[in-house]
Amino acid sequence: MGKVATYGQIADLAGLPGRARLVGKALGQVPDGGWQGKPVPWFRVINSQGKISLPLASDAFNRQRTMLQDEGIVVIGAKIRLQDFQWQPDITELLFKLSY
DNA sequence: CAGTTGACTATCT
DNA sequence: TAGATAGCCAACT
Repeated sequence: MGKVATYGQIADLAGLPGRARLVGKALGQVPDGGWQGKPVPWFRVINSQGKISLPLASDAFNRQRTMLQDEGIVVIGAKIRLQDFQWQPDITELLFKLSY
């Protein structure tokens, strides 16, 4: 089952507290192919209300909703139940990352 | 230099 | 649940 994260959550983990808007701007800049050869799963990021932060009618919106559903995430309209699908790293997972 | 503008959020009504 | 409001901050006008 896929999981999603909010802009604020990503900003915090990236050491940029309070800069959720920057995360959104950054993701918006990423070309289709990814960044420097690496794919970027920008579609797994949504806003704190659990909704896709794109115009309902846009191609980008439909693209994101499709990608999320492909990963098993239930999207109703633009909304996702964060209670069920928000990524919540546990203490063990975070501690292991310190060894890099 | 002053305003505007966002793939944002938290807090009130 | 939905709208208004006020912070946020880098990039543009």
